[in-house]
Amino acid sequence: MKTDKKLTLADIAKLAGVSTSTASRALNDNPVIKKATRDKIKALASQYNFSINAAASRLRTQKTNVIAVILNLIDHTEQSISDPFLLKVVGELNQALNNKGYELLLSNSFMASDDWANYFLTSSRADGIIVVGQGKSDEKIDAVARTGLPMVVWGDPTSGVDYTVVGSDNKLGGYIATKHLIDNGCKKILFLGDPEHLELAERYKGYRQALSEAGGILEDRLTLSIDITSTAAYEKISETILHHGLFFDGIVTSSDMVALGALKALKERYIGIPNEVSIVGFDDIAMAEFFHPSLTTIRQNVKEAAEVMVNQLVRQFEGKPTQSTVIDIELIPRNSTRH
Amino acid sequence: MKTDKKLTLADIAKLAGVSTSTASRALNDNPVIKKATRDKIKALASQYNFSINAAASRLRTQKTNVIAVILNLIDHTEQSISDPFLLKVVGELNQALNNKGYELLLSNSFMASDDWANYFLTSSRADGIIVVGQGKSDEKIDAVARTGLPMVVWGDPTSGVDYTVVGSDNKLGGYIATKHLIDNGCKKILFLGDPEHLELAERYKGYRQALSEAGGILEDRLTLSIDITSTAAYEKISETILHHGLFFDGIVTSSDMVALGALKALKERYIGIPNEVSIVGFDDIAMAEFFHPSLTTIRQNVKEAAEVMVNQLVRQFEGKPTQSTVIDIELIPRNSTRH
DNA sequence: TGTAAAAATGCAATCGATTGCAATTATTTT
DNA sequence: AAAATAATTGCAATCGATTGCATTTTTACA
Repeated sequence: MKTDKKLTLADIAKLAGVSTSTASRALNDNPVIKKATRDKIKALASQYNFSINAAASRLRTQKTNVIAVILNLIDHTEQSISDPFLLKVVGELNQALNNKGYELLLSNSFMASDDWANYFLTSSRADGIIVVGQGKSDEKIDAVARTGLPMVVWGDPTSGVDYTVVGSDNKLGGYIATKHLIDNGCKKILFLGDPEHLELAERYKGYRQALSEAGGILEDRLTLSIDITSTAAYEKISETILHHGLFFDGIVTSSDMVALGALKALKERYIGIPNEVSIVGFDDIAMAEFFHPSLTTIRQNVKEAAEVMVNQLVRQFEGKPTQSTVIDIELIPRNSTRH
Repeated sequence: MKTDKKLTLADIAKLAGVSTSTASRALNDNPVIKKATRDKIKALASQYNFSINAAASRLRTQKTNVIAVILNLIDHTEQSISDPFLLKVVGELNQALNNKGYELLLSNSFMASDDWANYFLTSSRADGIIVVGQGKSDEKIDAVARTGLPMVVWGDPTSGVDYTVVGSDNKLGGYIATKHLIDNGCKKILFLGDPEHLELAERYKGYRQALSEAGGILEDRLTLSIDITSTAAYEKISETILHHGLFFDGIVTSSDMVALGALKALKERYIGIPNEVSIVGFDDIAMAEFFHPSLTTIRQNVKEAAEVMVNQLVRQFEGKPTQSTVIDIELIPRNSTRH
């Protein structure tokens, strides 16, 4: 089915002996065109392997059916780009978007420019934007939100910002993780993550709430601020033990990858897990159960989140009101904690 | 900078007191326009937050500056979509494409339809296609290649197919991994991966070559065909040991994720690594060094590969000849093997 | 059979940027 | 200062699909 020159709608119309308007309507399944005619034209189109020129269609309709997905990595270090959790998010978004007839334009580097929203939207590249991650500062996101452009953000939905956020209840996650450790006998629990990061800030609140409810100890040295990477976790835990000894018996981490780094640092020192130190991860990436020991973690329901994000974005297109949505989380007990 | 109606090039031209042709040329930095005029128009455009309407531009120029990246997952199971290696590839491709002024349209689900190439290319959605992975059968890829549409494939570049392939020397990788195990005393080495998968088939050849050169044992039961997932690996190794005992002392795996699954199965049975069984992974994903023990593996240079793929694709746009390219691999010795 | 109503299709303008060619303005040259 | 040349800029057609409105065809009904 090799054709030399590209076919246009006009060619198909000619082949069918109708006008381009009819052909256009037929391919869009417009019921104003007689069923028989519609079928004939569709058959011809597929026979000749024809598909509508997207550029022309987008120009005319002012609709692209493309969504720009932006990985907000500006605050992250090089390595966290390789966090499997991100791929999961992107993969599920792609699926959810495709199901609704949208395509996914991926970007992990445009966020740096001030003008990203404009770049995608006013230039007819995409109809809407999904930002993955709020980062340490949502200044830029907020600026875009104020322009009223269609946008949905993966982040912490409880923090009451002015744009639509979909994500887990991070405070609850931090609380549950910490509570789980307390309930299983941990007395001195580390928080391993950067409390300035918006989503982690919420988890940190949950962590502190659980501690104070249990009358637990909340010392400054229990908060270890690091990037969200295995490397940072490994180094920080190693260094902490080296300088201060093993003064803790539980760790609440900011991601499964961070937990992996911490695990390694502990195992290298032959510290028993979960008996000497228990660890709770966050995300429940596919490989969490293959860690050694398998990782107790807080599962984020990415698939559901992706669907909700797409729905909320579509609602914006339709001018309907949208709202931030909390996605359920779940503690998955495995062998890195006692229970 | 909130503007109610979208600005067009004509508006900018009017503001600058020039024609749209001049404005267009100015924004494209066409030297035929006086420098002063060019600067003035560019300044105005950025002041008003204007950017060219991509749909109109694409329609007129018949160039989209978009590349469709297709994750060829049709042969894979659900879980392998979450392989961190894939994210690494996509991330590096995004970077390499952006550097050359292209955008990345991501798809992990269109491959199923017969018409994917046509869908993206003749419809002016993208200028070219990058397919990630050859899978078990490259029939569909080959069909597209025969139409002559611009395409580059991540896969095995040594297998001599008719399209442009960029990737590691898989046979060499399999050889080096196996040789490493042999050199360090392994006598009975498993191959854990599906030899029908095109890229793995090459690694399998390398594995067999190394074995026969060393006068090693090549029994059927040493080849365990599984999907490229931790789960499959875990189950297969568990089951194998259960039914046949520990008749092997080394494993060549098809990915680091597979190695992770195998590691877990072994550790659950308190089998010493690397002393009783040594394992070599493939890919060198970021977390490989955080496995316990850290994973000896074959590193694939994804960043370089991504750049080469983009370059080769651009060469196709320019009508220049292209060629399949082998990217260097490297053995990274860690603690899952003796050495 | 004639006519009104309904159904189906076509005409032509439009979306916004690009570009070959023509026209205008500026600079040299004689 | 006039003529020739070079440097700028503008005119208008074009890319291909969509859609409001007009027109033609078909069906329904008297």
